[in-house]
Amino acid sequence: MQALIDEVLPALESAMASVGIQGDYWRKMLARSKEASQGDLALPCFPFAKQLGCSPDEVAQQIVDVLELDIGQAVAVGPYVNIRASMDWLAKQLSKTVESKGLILIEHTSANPNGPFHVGRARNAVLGDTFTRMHRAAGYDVIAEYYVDDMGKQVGILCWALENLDEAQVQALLAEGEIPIEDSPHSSKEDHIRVLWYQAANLLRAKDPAVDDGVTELVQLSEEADADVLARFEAAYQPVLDGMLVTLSRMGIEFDSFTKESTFIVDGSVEVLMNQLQSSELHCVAENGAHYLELESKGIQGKSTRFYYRRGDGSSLYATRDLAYHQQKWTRSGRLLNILGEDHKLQSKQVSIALQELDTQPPEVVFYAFTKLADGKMSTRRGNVVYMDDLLDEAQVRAYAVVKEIRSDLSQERLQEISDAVGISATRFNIARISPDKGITFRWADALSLEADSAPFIMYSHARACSIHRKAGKVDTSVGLDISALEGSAGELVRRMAYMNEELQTAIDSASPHQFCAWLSALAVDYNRFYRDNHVIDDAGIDVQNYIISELARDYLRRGCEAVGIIPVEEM
RNA sequence: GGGCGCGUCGCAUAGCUGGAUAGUGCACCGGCCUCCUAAGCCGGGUUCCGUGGGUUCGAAUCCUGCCGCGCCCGCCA
Repeated sequence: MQALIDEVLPALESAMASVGIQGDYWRKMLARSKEASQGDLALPCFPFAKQLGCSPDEVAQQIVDVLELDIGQAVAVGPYVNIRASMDWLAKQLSKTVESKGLILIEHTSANPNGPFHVGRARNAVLGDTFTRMHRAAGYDVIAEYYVDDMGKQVGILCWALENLDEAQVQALLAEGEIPIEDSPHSSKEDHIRVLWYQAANLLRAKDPAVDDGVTELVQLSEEADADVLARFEAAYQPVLDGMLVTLSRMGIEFDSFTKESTFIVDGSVEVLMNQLQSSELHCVAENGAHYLELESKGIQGKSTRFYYRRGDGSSLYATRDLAYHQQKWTRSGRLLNILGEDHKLQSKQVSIALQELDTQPPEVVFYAFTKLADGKMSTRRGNVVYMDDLLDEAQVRAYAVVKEIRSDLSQERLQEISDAVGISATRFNIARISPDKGITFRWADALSLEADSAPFIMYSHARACSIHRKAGKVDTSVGLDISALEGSAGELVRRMAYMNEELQTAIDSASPHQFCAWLSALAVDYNRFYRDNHVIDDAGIDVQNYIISELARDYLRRGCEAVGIIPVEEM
């Protein structure tokens, strides 16, 4: 909408001046209309009434009387000036190409490789990948990055378990701890196998202190960049990580690069940075020699004002390595975006302050609220989880039932292909369409919903457009679109499409992928209405004008789907 | 105890840089396939926008008290 505002403003300015309204405080009042029927932009005239000594309705009319727009028209409706862009102006927006906007590194997911990917983590992955896709659609180059925790306690426990427990012990411990061993098609995946060792070791820790001793020793060695231990860690977690990545790939989520936490111990950058921090004005040393930054002066309140970055024994902490990691990321991209759960808010703030002490710019961060089960928080350790592999299976089974019902004419193979796409798209969209700061309680029915306002609805609209495209065959479109003649639902469809790039950019800038999801749903609605009112193919042959619009919409629907991770199948 | 976030129809959700009758989906009721995919379209809503104050011409939106829910407050990751 900003492009339209920019175009309208000069004319409006002179109109306001000639009516007698001083200043430019009203500029920010010019905003998009709430309803399409009211036009594209609206200016409320209440505040001018007193100044001019007449009613808001009269002010609106006066402004409209002197306002000369060449990109649309203005009408006074009560106390509002409503401005509607002309079809010609909208058409110009459609023909604009996406400009290149530079590089951004988006780090997301980065889940500990200690077990299968579960739905609690899915929000990070779906949001991260949706941001990645939206940025790409808007003209950015994106590095999708996964930070691998390859040296913490969790990996240490996994490694210890695999080296010290045999299968019988694992089975016995899990039975005793009442952690169910799932029997699923994925039971033979390494992430699903190795998580049992991880869970068993966690149970054993509670009664055998030798476990923690062993783990602690491993973790300490890893922090000293012990090559042997790091290699053993990798041997333990890599098959798990690979399994997780298979799940993510199934959801259409791929990464361009992986960075291991141990990198920054091995290359010494953490040590360099810890020494640098000593010259910070915030630097303090605790009684036992631990180093921290005192953040009280930086607006951190309560008990958490100390940011420890070096232990009493001289070693670094996770957060310290995170600082080194951010410095490394800045060497790869001029913009950084992190997708983090709300539990990382404080830590992220502390890291940002510490980075500034190192003369390093903090990253942009998007936080999202947790996904929990109806009976509490998810935990891989306790086995209180719904694994993504199982959710996707279920989604695809349910989708298959629906698709088969409707399309009995399709081959088994085609049915499977479509229902897989529907299942995955619906699962993703059900996450992406919700505001990130709204908490989600996981319910099967919601997660698998195939109803309207969901991915299948949008996919269906796209499939309709594809069907028309197939049926129409080769069409001579050289006459072009006579856009000024458009009205009704065809005009509304064009209007919707014209704002795609702005909607995309706004969703990116305000970290609100759900807004773009809403735009996409609205586009699908508009296409369905266009479809109802305007036939492309009928007895008389093909209506070229309608065909061109349908083809435009097909392209916009496809691009929109790709930008939010919906698979735009061509029939369903 | 302190910090951050959330609370909108039976359920879910949008709107939150103040402005027009608070949108949308589900559920429920009715209508539309001799015509390009009916997973669609059209019609049907009395919501103290958690609650009490305040600011304003105007408050779901801003300020503030209270209530409820979530997250965080390790020399863990």
